[in-house]
Amino acid sequence: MGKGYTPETAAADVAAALKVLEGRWKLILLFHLFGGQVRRYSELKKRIPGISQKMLAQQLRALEADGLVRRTVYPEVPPRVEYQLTDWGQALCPVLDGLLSWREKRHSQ
Amino acid sequence: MGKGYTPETAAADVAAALKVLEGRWKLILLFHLFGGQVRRYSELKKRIPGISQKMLAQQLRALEADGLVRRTVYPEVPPRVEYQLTDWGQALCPVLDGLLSWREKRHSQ
DNA sequence: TAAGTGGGTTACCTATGGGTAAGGGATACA
DNA sequence: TGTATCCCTTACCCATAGGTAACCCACTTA
Repeated sequence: MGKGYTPETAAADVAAALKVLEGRWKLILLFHLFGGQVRRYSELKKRIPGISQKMLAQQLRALEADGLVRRTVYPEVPPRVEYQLTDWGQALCPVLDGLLSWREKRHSQ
Repeated sequence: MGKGYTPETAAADVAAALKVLEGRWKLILLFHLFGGQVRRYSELKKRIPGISQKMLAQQLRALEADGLVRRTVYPEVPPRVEYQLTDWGQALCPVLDGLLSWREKRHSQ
């Protein structure tokens, strides 16, 4: 912990980072986009079983608003919308990897 | 992502790791215990403004059940109970640090 | 007898996240 | 005219996380 963090400010900053990942579908969406993949709305809908149109749109908008996802609209008919990660969104990948490693350590020591 | 993760299993595993941190007070509690600190129930109550007895007990029990916190009861009167992180709980510190760094990167590029 | 101390538990209420179902608007095609 | 496609939005409902307030237990001290 570099700066002058108190337990409260550190916790608040981590919570703010995690807030971006909150929601039943966000992690699934991110893992569908990690690695530079580009996906259409309807493609995500097909690949993610159980997600409703409302939740898909809502969570994608939230990820976009938070700067993890870039949304590109092509003014065609019928419309085409593509989603991909921003650089910052992609940078989350190793962090989540760290979480996975931490979790695996649990019963190993 | 080493293993044979699908987006769904990777997301589920990350969610399982994050579940341990969910709750309004857990991160604050962790940051009060990082670095090998040992604290009594009443001490935590004093240091964490706004937390109720119910929530303090509840979240500490959850962290204990998840293996992050060790609870030690001294059979005295009045009772004394001490809380500290397990090794695995302490190992979460660098992971959260990674999250903080990721967050700080957001507007820097 | 009464009150204090430490570490809780229990009962009850409310706010919010996520669910389903349905509608909506632009364009093309038959 | 009617229907299909794509990408949503709106209305409504429910389950659960978290809030407050009050109670509990064992023992000591006054």
